[in-house]
Amino acid sequence: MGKAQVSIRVALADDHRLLLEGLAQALNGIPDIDVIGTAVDGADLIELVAATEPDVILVDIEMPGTSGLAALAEIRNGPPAIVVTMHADQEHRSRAQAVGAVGFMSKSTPLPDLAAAIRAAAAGESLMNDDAETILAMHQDPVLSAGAAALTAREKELLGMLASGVSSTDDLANRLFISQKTVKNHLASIYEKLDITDRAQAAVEAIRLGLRRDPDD
Amino acid sequence: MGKAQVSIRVALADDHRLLLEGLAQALNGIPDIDVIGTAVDGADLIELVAATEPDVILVDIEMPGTSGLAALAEIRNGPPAIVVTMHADQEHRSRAQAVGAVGFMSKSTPLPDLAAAIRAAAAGESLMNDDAETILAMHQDPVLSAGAAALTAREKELLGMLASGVSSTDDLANRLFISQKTVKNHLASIYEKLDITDRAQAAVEAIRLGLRRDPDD
DNA sequence: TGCAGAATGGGCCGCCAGACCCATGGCGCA
DNA sequence: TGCGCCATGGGTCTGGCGGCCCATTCTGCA
Repeated sequence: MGKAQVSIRVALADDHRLLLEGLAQALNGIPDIDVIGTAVDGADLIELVAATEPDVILVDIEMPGTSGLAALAEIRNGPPAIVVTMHADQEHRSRAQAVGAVGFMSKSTPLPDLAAAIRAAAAGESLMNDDAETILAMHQDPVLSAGAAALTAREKELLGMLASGVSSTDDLANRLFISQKTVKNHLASIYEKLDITDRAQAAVEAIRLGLRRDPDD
Repeated sequence: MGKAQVSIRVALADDHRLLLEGLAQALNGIPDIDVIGTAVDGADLIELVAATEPDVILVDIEMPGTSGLAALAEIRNGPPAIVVTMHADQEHRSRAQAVGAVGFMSKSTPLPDLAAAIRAAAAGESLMNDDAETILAMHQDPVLSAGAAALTAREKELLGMLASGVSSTDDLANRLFISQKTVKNHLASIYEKLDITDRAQAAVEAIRLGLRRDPDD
């Protein structure tokens, strides 16, 4: 309390420069936060982190080339990372968690909440659990329909493939190592839950729900 | 030059608060630009503009409820508006132009370029034409594939429907007021140009290309 | 003036997608 | 212990999708 307070050193990564530069200035305007570097893609971020050793990393998922998640997976055991995304749904969240992110926030979050998250991350707290849950819930994108919540893991996986352009029964079966018949069964179940009728609509929904999966899985 | 310079009064609208608040602070940091108000959806923006009469409007296309374009269409004959979007492709651009926007920029644009655009807009210049073209081109999202450029207007329209979940030949034909046969012909042409084989893949590509169209057209 | 391309349309056909029935094994939970 | 759900798989059938070939009209450009 009486001690001299050192600013939290933050590294920022986002391919949208307006957000990147705007957010950097806004964060610099907060007394105890200091943006020490920015990156516009995952590769940049990896270099930046290695060069500057920040206290906290703030990273967007969607970036050209090396994505934010890929960069985090690469870095690992580095400084605590908060993932910022437009798709603040459970799917992206667990993927962020899987690569070691300690925080996960929607771009719709107000700035002070992000600042609070940065302070918590710098203090070594994880925001992925319990009470942070309620704060997060308030800022999650309101697009998750009733049916989407009922999707099973396998169904989401299948939707992920569809969203990345794998559409034929045969290809889907091969990639999931199951028979063509099972693919069709899963699809039928998906159609019912999402109230749709074919793969084209399923692909649209899958993308809307953020279930897209990079083909290199 | 020697005259006292009055700041340009800017109104900002974006549903992503991190971008909104960050960009607001960043713009306020520029001497001749003054952000006089922000909005998180189209309805907010309409109120804000009526109340504050800004010199320039900066608006995102994608917002919940009333979209940025819908808000601009509502406002019309108001202050010059610059549309800022993640999907900086020709399709979105012409739609922005249709509702009277004088500028159109990707969120990947560096901040100084945006500031320049704001100054130009405040000075009554239009950035939709000629030389601004080259600046814009540099900041357009780099995802437009070779084949996508060859798509005709009708084909894009059809893709737009697909991307919003209209998938059956019958529905497509009804909405476009053409025969089912013509729908299939257009689709075949699309498949060839984009090197894909079915509607599901076409929907994925359409969304990727930002051709999605709201169902209420 | 003619040609290329776009938009509209037709016919035909093979095959896959989706609908509707079912069975089995595993897993979790009451 | 049994119920329900999930993932896996089978069979069948019909309709629609996509592939291929074609014609007509209009526009714009060389």
